[in-house]
Amino acid sequence: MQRSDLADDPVAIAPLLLNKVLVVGDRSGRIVEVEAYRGSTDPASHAYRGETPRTAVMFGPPGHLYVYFTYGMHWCANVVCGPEGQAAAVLIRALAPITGVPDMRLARPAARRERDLCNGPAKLCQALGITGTDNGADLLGDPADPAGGKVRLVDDGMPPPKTPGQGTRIGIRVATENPWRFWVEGEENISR
DNA sequence: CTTTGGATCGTCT
DNA sequence: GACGATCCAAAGG
Repeated sequence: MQRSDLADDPVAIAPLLLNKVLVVGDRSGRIVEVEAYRGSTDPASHAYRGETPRTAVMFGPPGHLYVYFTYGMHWCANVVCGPEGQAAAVLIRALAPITGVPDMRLARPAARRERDLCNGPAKLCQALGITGTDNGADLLGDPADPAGGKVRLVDDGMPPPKTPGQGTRIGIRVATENPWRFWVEGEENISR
């Protein structure tokens, strides 16, 4: 996982992030569903109307975490993409839990089955403990460095699916026709 | 299984 | 002052 791999069109990068691993402390999960958000040319992107205090991270270097608050109670996490100065991001919509499942269950008492832990963008943030204080965190920091960040994006060797599922994005009111959502076909931990 | 409506507040107009 | 890249409980089939 190189930072330069992310300095490109998020629509191209999004399917390549499938099967990568998101790690937060002792909790981790495999990315099984994502959505791409282009910045200046995508009306559905928070960065469409230019830089604001909230969207500043998206205009920074790739490989950092963009966390936003929505519906008055939920956090969602994105991987910042594109070259510095150009806003772009990939929303992480669902994970397949790998480690730290007991901690995830404590964080999400509402989840009845294991697949309810991370099968949604706000659910996975709740399960992993990601909040606004993690906004801007470097996902590619040195794991050996304690200050390297508690949130990391790791390639454990599993390649992305050869033919991922592809469809329209969810929950947006504009630019709904773009098929910029990608998922691992046949996975149980997909949002709906 | 599906549908429906309520909760709740940071951000931008 | 309005609205949202959502989730959940409740109710009906």
